[in-house]
Amino acid sequence: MATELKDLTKRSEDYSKWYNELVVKAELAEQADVRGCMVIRPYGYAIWEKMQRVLDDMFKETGVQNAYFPLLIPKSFLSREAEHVEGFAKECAVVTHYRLKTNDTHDGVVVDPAAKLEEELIIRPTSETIIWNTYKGWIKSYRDLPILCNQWCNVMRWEMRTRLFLRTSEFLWQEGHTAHATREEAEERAKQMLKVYAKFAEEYMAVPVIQGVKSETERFAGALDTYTIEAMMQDGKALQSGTSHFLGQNFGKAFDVQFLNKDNKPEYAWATSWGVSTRLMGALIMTHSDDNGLVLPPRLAPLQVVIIPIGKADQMAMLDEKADSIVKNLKAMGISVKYDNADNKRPGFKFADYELKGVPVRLVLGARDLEKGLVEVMRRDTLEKENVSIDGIEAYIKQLLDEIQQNIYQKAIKFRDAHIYECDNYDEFKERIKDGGFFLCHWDGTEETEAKIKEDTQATIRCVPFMFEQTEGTDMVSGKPAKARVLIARAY
RNA sequence: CGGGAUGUAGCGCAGUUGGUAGCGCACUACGUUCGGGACGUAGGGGUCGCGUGUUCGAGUCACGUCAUCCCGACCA
Repeated sequence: MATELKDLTKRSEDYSKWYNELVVKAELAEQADVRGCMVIRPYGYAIWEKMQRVLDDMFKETGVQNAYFPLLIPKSFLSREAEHVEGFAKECAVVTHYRLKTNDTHDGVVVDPAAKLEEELIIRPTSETIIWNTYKGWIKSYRDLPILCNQWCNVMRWEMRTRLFLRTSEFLWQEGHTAHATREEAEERAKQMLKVYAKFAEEYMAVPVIQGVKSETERFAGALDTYTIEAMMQDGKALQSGTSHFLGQNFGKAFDVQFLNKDNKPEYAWATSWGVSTRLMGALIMTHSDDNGLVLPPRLAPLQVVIIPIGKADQMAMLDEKADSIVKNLKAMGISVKYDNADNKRPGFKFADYELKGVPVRLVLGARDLEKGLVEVMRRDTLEKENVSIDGIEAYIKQLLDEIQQNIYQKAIKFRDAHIYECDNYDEFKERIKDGGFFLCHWDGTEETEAKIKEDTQATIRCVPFMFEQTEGTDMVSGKPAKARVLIARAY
């Protein structure tokens, strides 16, 4: 599959278009023919698989186990929890029939009216309801708790506007659902999982995030508290990258999940849910990439090193041999590497292609340099080239990969911190928010203020952040006293 | 669901007053190339989104319809 490499729209010109082209041209994903759905191509899926593997291990370290629950949810389940149905009703795909039949003219099929379901089924937009319906049968005593389940699956939300990875009708994610005997334990779990997400984002994706708690209006439907990690994209907009919800006893009550506590008294189970999705791929792409294409963090790059030979036909055998030994050594160190000696593409094409795909390190094995015992090493993050002695090149690469991981993380932090502003004047805020960035502003805690900001500027309160020291002040909109500064930004 | 735009080869597009379906990239074969996106020659590939109408004749005109994209409302 050859790639159309040329003419990647520049970031500065049209950020949205740049992003879309990047996703398609780097062969990560493409728009499916089915409305609002996405085809994830092998290269993109390989990144997702790596993410899955790492996250799965992190979950298991906290005692979580994987399980699987049904795709189809009876319609009535959804309405058990009042806020939950309110939040999701508008974007559900509904199964109404279970059979097709050939049409009268025998040249197509139609829905068989006789096969109408008595109760419609919903394609899961999230699984709280079906899981809590199942938990009811699992939980009788405090000794059955906690239950710590996670499932990797797809969900469907019939969004009106979609965008590759960031918002597709169908998306892949993990959703954790835990049940606890006490409020404290559940709250602790919700916070714990947020920390897992933050750690993953920062240490693996190299995406710095701001942890915080959502305002009431931005909360998950049915939650008492929603914790979030918010990342800043290169256009200054925020991307909600993961959420963890403390659900209180809402689902316990809705699905009548009661247990006998230590005092032999019946009590409703306490719940959390938490999830991250293929949206993380969007965060990864938008945080690091440049006008040459993707920049992938070495810890998640499917291919960490590519080796490209340059030489005359009669030198290729010698280069192949040299490359073989480097490949073997790198693989033994757990580094993924590809030797691309395809003779139908010229080196220049390969350079551009692997840059577009974000391979962190490129080695150029040139016959000329090799005579001097040198090999050219290019790092994708800075595009800097260096001639390095071929002896001990493997150790050099290993260290370089770590350095790249650190460098792109530091670069992202620097960018973000340079675009976080404290602001106390609403007129000034309205003007400056147009250029993007995160604003820390005092908020009086009312929905009215929140709504006014959104109406005036399209910006929303992303969260009450944990990481900044809080000071009392005056709400910039209402002039009323405010307890803390909140994070306000335009978001995806 | 409002406002705007677009549907012609895998992708990006041109197609004049209605008159043989085109270009670039990609693809296939052969040759020459190969240190930053190669070139030559020869090929393959189309119900012009769909339907109805006007006409001797429609990619082009009219009406209808479907789909997609962008901007809003909705959202991880």
